[in-house]
Amino acid sequence: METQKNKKEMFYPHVSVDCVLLGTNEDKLCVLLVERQVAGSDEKHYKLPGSLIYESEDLDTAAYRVLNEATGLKRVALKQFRSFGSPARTKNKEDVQWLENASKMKISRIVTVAYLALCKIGKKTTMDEKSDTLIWAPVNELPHLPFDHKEIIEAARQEIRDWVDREPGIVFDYLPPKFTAYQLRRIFEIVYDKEVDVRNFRKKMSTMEYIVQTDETETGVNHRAARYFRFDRIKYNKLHSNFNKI
Amino acid sequence: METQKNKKEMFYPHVSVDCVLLGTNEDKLCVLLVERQVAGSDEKHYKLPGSLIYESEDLDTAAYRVLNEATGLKRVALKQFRSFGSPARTKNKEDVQWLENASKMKISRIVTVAYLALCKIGKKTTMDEKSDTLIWAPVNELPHLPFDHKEIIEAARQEIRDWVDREPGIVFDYLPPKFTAYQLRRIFEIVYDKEVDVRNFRKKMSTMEYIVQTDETETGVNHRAARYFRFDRIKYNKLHSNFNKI
DNA sequence: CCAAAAGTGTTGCGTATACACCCATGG
DNA sequence: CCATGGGTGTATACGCAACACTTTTGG
Repeated sequence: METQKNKKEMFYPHVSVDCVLLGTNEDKLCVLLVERQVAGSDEKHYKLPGSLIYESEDLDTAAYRVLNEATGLKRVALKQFRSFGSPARTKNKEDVQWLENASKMKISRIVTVAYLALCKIGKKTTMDEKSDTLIWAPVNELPHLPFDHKEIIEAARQEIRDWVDREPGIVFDYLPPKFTAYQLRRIFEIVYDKEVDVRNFRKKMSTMEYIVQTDETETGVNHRAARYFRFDRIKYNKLHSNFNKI
Repeated sequence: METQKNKKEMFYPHVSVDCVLLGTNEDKLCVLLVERQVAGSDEKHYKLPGSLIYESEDLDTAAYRVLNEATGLKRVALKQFRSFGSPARTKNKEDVQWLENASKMKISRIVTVAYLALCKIGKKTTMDEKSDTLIWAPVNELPHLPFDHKEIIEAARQEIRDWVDREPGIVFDYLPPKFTAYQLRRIFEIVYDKEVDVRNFRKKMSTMEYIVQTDETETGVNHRAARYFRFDRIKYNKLHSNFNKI
């Protein structure tokens, strides 16, 4: 079956990974975009962080490299969710030209493997030298993007919900070690894009043994101080190991 | 980010699609395998149906081509579920040599996009000229397979459950137009690999408006004849369209 | 009449939803 | 004392799981 019939000439697609790094900005779901230089244009142009894969690099490894280059983060849960390989991806000459300049390679076709993560928005400040080339764009107000990056982001947006359903633990990659019930609830509201009842949410929290109350509370707020919670990863892993599902 | 640092030489991975076509054989979940010729061996060697992608072909199109070449089927729901791209995939020299012979190409690395379908097992008989080169192997008793095909099949087995949960309609691709409650139940039992209570299952069936009773019953069985049901795809699509989920 | 599979209801449990008021704090 | 958000309980609805006997048919 691997025989290539109708072979006209040697055909070598390129393979890349693209990362959809999602975060929230107060009240909107946002995606991290990186600036790209477009010859002969003063406007800022953006794209998803991504890279062609290296020769001896696994797909997951490439994705973590891209994540780290873009954000400085290393230990965030990153999930492969779909590959995009339409020949039409390279139909825009401008996109292809930019990519050929950047990669110093002749590009005819590129298949990309897309990855997804929930990612702390504030961390970009730890990457000072890069921070002016990164933006968090609300997924509903995306700038012009090359290739099919909008489609990839849209797919990621669907995917994140299923992922949080199956692995609620990933949202704690996103939160600080101590967090309030409000912060946690907002993540769910933003990811699912719908309101969550406060009381029902707290009830659910109290059934999740891996969310534990601390004695600490907020300080310096001009209303009743909220209690801090923390995430117990040990308990979480015990409850969510595949071992229990079989 | 697409800049390839540490570039030693031009690096061109190949891209293929592989299809995991699942079916049931009375009581076991099975996967369709195709024979491959291995030089200097009389034994039969098998692999997943797959192909390098053609130059102007979308990934989905390539997957449907492979499906059709292997089974003659065209209208089965086929779902991309994961890509596999470890450099270690080509660590077995024998596999690579076979692939280079078959494709007439020098292969250093191959990234494959894996697809999944539930597929009628009997249809191979419509492909008489090929039927002796195809087998349905129980997923628990796989022969030796090249590359990481066992890993791909294992991943497909996990995936099929989630897919049936989200899109129960795919199981009707697999059944004849008229089917009994028993046949439908067996599919779920085999896919989920656990027993399903008969009464609870019928209750659930009766809540699914797209499963409609017919007046026909089995004939020629030496026990009480079972009633036939049919699948109403129109009703199903109305109930399962994304439109209703938003 | 017997073997073999078809068909049929009820109950309990746990989880999701809807909903409104008092509490603590800083200014 | 007031504005702001924190924190709490109850009642209802729904889906899921457990469970055993009668019916129909061919041989």
